[in-house]
Amino acid sequence: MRGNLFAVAVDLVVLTVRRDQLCVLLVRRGERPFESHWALPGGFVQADEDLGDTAARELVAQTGAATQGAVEGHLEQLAGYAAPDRDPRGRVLSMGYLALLPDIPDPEAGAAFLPVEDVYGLAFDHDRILADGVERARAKLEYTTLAAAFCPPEFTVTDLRRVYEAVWRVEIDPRNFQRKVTSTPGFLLPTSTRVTGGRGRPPQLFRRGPATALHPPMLREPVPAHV
Amino acid sequence: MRGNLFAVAVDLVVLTVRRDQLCVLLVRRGERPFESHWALPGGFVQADEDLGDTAARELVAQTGAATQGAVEGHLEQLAGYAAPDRDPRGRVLSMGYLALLPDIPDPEAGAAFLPVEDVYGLAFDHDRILADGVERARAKLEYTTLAAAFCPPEFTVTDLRRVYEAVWRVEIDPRNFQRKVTSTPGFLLPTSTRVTGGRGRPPQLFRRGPATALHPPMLREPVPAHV
DNA sequence: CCGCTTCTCGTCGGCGTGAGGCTATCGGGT
DNA sequence: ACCCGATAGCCTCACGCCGACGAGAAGCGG
Repeated sequence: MRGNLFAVAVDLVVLTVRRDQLCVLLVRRGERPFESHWALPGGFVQADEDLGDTAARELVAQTGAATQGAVEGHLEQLAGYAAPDRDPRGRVLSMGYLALLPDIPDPEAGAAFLPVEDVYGLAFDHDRILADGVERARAKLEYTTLAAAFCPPEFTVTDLRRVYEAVWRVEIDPRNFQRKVTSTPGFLLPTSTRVTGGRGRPPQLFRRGPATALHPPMLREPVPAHV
Repeated sequence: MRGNLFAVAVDLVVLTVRRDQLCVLLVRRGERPFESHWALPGGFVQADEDLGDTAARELVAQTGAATQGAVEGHLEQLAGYAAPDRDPRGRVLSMGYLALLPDIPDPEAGAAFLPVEDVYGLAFDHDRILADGVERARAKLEYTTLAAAFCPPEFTVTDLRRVYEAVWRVEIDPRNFQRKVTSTPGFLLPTSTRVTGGRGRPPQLFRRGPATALHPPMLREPVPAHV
């Protein structure tokens, strides 16, 4: 068995929507290289771990998302990165993973959710991994029901619309959006409760339905690409 | 830098359309493990190679596709596979790559293009990698112009339609298909030549245009899923 | 009670697509 | 020479989805 040996790591692109902005979880590095730079959370694959195991373990460790996030959230493999010079310590292959979570409080010190538009100069090639993750998330909202992964267990149509508007950075007509999502079978399950206390007519509360695909897809115009 | 060390390999899902069937390039293993089993072509990542370099090198080595294939074809990363027991020799992470090529002659002895429906029992976890590659290819035909990667440099609308029909295993109305693809700007560039010798009216020849995305997408009904 | 806000339903027109008719132009059989 | 089948390509029609927009429903605050 020829070929060089690699250390294999998993780096997470953990996205959420906070205050109508798409945010990514970053950690401040405490060691070299790139000491005190922002980086994606991640870690090395341990013995007897598959890649998804490592990703799930790191996700729980970094967010405490075992209770809330893992149920409503989403975790999928993104891509592999293995440029020979991507890590000055030696050959490291990193598998990017994409996680979508509802808005949760900032985790431990040294980690924070920051708006993706403000993020530059991450450690290693994490700018690239982040860009790939954001693009994947934007694309998946088109033809899947994954936008609900950004929402808490019960949410309104407006909550869901704000997710689309934050991720795509566009404005969507509330009336057409409502017709679209409520007429897709299995996307939204109505609950018997309504929200009170806000301004305007109290909205209906929904839960995620069993549908995963969106037929026909929700089309977006070419986005003002940036980040 | 903790964590185990991995050998990193690249395995190729090389697809083509031959005689109206979606076919995959397989090689017969000459060594253990899985000696004399069919497997996806692949090899280990060498020093100073990035993953895409390895994939391109292996693709040329296995198909001689430097001339024809690399120009018209397509090569993209698929996913990473690293189950702890996927290779009995030790920990091996394999990056799957998907290649789409026009129909080319069978390469060296011990390698052949076989219809994907007939393929079972590949070495390692290559059945899974193949299934992922086929599903990716099917999905990408919906919203990209990649179907043309299966065609020679000049092709007819019917050639292109037969690609869709072979990959999706459906029948498509020739007249609506023609309207769709010829009305998409930048998909097909007409040439001044026509084909003679066949039955019926001589068709127009086209080349690939600069467009890569298909807006709106070419929708397919839920496929009779099966490899 | 009135105005404002937000949610929800309805209407209208444009566009893309499925279904299908029709013509153009070849090869081959009689 | 003529007809016929086959393929390519154009056109029409109906239906459904979607964008633009009007209007009612149902809460809150003055």
